[in-house]
Amino acid sequence: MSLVLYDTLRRDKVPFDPRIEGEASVYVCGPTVQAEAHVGHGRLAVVTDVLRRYLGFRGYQVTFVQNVTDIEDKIILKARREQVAPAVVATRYTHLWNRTMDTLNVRPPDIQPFATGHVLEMQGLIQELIDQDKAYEVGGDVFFRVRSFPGYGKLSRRQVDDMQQGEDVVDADRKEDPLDFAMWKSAKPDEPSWPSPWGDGRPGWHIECSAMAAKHLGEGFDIHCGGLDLVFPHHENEIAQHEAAHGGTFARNWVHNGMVRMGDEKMSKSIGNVVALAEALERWGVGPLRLWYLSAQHRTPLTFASERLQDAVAVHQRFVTFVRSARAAAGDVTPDPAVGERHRDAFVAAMDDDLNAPAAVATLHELVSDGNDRLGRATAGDEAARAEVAALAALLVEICDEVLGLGLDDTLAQAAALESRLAPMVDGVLASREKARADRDFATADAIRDQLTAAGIVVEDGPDGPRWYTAVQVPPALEE
RNA sequence: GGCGGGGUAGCCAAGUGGUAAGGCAGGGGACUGCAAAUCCCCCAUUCACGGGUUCGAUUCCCGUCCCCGCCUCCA
Repeated sequence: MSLVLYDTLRRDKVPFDPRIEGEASVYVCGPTVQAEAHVGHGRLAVVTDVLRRYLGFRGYQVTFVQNVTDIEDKIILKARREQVAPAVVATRYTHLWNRTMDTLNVRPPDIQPFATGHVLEMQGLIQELIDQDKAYEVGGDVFFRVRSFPGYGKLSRRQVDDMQQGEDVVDADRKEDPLDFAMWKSAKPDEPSWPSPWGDGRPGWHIECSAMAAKHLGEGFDIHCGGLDLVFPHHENEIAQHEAAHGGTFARNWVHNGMVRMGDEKMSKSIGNVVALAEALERWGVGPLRLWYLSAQHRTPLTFASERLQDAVAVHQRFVTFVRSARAAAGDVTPDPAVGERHRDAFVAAMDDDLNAPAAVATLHELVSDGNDRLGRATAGDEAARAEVAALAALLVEICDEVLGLGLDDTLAQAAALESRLAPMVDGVLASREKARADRDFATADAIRDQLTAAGIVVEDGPDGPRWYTAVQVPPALEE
């Protein structure tokens, strides 16, 4: 049994076969820091974060690189509008991105290379291509000669001759061929630029990933991730630049995630239908949001709708509730891990199959059902059941937090902290309610419970008296 | 037009050449003073449609319809 990943280049699921046994090198196309992250970006982040966490869970030593595109047309434009330096804009949104990723519980990359910090590496690669006659300079711009690379189109399965040679080709007058693309753009007035053998200018977008991935992970690294919308031309061009210059294989596996949709349109800044990731996080919380991301296989489209997020809230609730109840029932008993084995195996089998997250989460539901089934006996004091329930809760938390990044433990810890502060008050109120109940004054008892519920405190009456805890906040529906 | 992905219950969503995981919603029951939480039971003879291959297809092949993505910036 081993991990299998769908590889866009081969159009097939293939066993993960790392360049170096026991290690995994992953490169992800990062943000262009010119605006806030939206929910679509969050999907890439969560999918790649789960990939990375799962590789670690499976014992691989992972090196995870995600770049930041900090020089680009839109950044320059925005800076001009705000009358600040482009670097101001880039820095601001880089910080914002990192902060939002942190809130999303996405582990920071091992290396976060910036395009502007790798201009020399890019120039080196461009020069190699020029030297090999695979690129050419025209008036300070350098273009990649697409037809010089026989493999061009292999990732996106396009025939060079079939490609739409549209009327709106940028720089058509200077290119030898409309398909050629810019690797170096000559400086325009009031734009940041770097000196180069071809005159002052700045790098094109595609060249940065070729240069940075090779620099930090080396040739033939294991996995390159990105949104499905980057397959062409971005990733195709990355391959072309690297492989035309050096031969060999640029990346061994291409993992692409599907788009987030609003209704039946792609969520995209240019369409203008984006929801800010930070806003979604605030509204639904990390756990539910990540569960929503994981509710569809990573290559298929995922529709953003508040009802779907509500479903995820319910799932999150169920997991948290089980852990809370299990811990209460188990106390400090020594867990009996044997009960968890089949659930762990089922989870691993689902994830091994191209990170089948929906199937994997389904195994967790089965784990929780199994646990809840034993909960009654555990609560009644059955030693074996307590040990089993303890183990199942521990396994659930391990999987949810380490692999899926849901932060169940954090959620419970935060609740516990709040609960300990509220305890004196709530316990007092509950004591008077118990007195009312003992007097069979249920009207009073229910009124008290209703008030506590309204205050966000859940009261559950059990055979050993009432139990209470703070409710996980139920978010308001998204006004459409 | 080219390339790619997809159409599975009210909704979301896995999946397999041998007769459909899981979740949400819904219905019934147990527990409870009533709730909540939990448990049990029910909820697709059917997988867009029409053909074909097969002992057998939702799963393979062909055709049709519909949806989405990329082909320009885009996670």
